[in-house]
Amino acid sequence: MRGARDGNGTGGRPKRPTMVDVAREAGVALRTVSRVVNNDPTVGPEYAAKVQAAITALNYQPDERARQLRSGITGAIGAAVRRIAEVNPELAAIEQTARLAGLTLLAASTNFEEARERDILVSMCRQRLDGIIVEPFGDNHSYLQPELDAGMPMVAMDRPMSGISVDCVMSDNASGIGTAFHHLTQYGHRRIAYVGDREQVYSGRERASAFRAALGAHGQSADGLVHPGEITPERVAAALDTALHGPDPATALVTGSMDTTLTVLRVLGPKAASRLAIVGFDEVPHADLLQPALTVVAQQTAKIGQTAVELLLARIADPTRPVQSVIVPLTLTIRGSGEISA
Amino acid sequence: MRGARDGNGTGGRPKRPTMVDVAREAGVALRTVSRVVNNDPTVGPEYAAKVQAAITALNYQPDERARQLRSGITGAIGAAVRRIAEVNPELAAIEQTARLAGLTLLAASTNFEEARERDILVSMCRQRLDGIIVEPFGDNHSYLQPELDAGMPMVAMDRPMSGISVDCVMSDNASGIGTAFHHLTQYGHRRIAYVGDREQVYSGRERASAFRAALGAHGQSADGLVHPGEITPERVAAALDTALHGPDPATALVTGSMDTTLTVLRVLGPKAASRLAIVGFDEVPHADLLQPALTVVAQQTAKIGQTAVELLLARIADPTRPVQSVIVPLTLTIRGSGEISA
DNA sequence: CACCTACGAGATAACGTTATTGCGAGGGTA
DNA sequence: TACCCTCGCAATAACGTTATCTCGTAGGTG
Repeated sequence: MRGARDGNGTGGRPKRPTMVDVAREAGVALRTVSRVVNNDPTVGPEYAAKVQAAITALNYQPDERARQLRSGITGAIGAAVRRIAEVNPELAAIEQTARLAGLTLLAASTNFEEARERDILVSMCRQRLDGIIVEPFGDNHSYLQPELDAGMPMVAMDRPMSGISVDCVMSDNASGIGTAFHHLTQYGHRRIAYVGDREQVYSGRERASAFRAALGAHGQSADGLVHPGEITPERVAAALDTALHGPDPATALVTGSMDTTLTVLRVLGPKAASRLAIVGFDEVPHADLLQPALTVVAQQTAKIGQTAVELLLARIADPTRPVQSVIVPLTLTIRGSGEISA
Repeated sequence: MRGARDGNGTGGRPKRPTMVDVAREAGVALRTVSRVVNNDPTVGPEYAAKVQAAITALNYQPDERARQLRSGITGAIGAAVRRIAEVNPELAAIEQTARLAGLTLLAASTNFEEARERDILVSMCRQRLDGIIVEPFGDNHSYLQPELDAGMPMVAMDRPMSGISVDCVMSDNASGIGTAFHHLTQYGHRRIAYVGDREQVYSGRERASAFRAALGAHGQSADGLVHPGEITPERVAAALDTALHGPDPATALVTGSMDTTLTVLRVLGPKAASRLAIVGFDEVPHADLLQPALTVVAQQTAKIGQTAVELLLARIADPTRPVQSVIVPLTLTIRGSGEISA
């Protein structure tokens, strides 16, 4: 027997009303409550009113989990990105675009850890999300092949995924580096150095080799000018020392990522930084407040995020469509640091 | 070769294997598969091996939605914050703490919109999450009372919730402002101005009145020195004009939020900003790269986020415990901008 | 007047998992 | 040998929702 007090003993949660309770309260069939909750037009107004009254009387809230299980539709997509809770315009665009499409977003941080990325992706698959956007980190994603075969839509962002074939949207790294290089040559620089991420990661590899190509196109050798590697103060300081204090010192610098840019600025210190021509690859938060304000080749992050969702929606709508890669150009944002003449 | 064409017609998703399929493949009962999946030690090794083989053969992945529905445990908490995808150390701490507790985090941006906040919170309740952390925005949350009554654990972060009684963790706004004020007086400043958020929002109100109290404690009047209001370049410029160019101009400034600090720096421009003593309330990204580097009274954001999760876990463990409020002190971070003498 | 269709509601069966119960085999004690 | 207990698996019933099917009523048509 269940007494008057909410039906359970000490400590446990009060039991929530279900559709059955609402149906009993309203004196209608279970199915009719379901119809009212789902705004089915084939329900008579007097029934609808009775059901609505019962719903508010019992404070009924439908259980989304049961709905998803039964209908098979989750209405949610996942995003596995490096970091939520950091400046991440792609993620912001994903969230907004998903919202406009009526989808809930489930975001999680891979935190630059391969194991974490794997955990997150497997977990998202187990939740049977409608699709997943991933900013890949690890270098072997073949464990996802069964999920792909099972029909889980997936889109890679910023970097391609290795070992499997999925839709992808990313920046045009090569021409972005080219733009930065060309911009500096226009201000008279003949010795331009590059500091960036290590070539083990895709974007670091792409950008370093694009920079070498740019040097080659201008008939210059790459010796002492191209410095990919770990982004630590020590490594960056050593790279800058080689580039700026050798026999034929560089007069301008291209930095290969936001982290690189910030580390370079910290290592140089304000005085040295203000004398060196710098163009950063990727935007830096509040770059306009620096002295001098920072010129960057900015990724169209909002467009990338939006495109990722659009690719995912297209894949959801038609799982058989051919795999597509979208390359997004970058835009030069002139603020001062890149316009210091040689 | 996927010639088998996984069982269904054009367009639809391939059907995923279920526990029943695994059981049939392994030649055991459904319940045994469940036990293996859940690492139940009461299953014999030869059975476990057969089941594992069937699982890998079929690429079976358990359906988390069904598990949640049946067991009643979601294993996930929600966080409704102003913005994911922006610098948000509280959210980062929430994510990490939740992960350590074995909980999945579901984060969404209220985007400073009351309607959006409500949508998100209702949606989270419908998903029957184990608990919700919310950085409240709207000023009437009484619509959540039924959810509270139904046993949904909830914790407010950064601001209290209005109309309902829930656990809360927030910064000690009053003594943070006091610290900033006191620090500037130590450098000889006698006319110190405040610019901050409008007093309609809780933190803006708290901080402005704390600043007035600090002025009063030093026997000064507040006229022309306290400027709460909308954070727009125009309003901030007007406030600064009043404070800095009057008959008795202020020689130092306390800014009431990160947005305020950034807007003030932009409005002042680099030259004026470098001459004025400034202490910011709340950290600013890359404050060390500014000229001069920015002195701030920093909120212990990581501790706030962690405490929010801990309060939520305590509430989940014991729904009957008394409602608790935690006030976290702030720490002064000296970098240069606040140490300019009068 | 018989028949067909449309409509609106109820009864019942899933969705994929876990909790409960049942049951046969094996081993210890008297 | 008789008895009881434990162990390990199978069978079955939920969890709360939606989909399918059934059925009675009303209205139009030949």
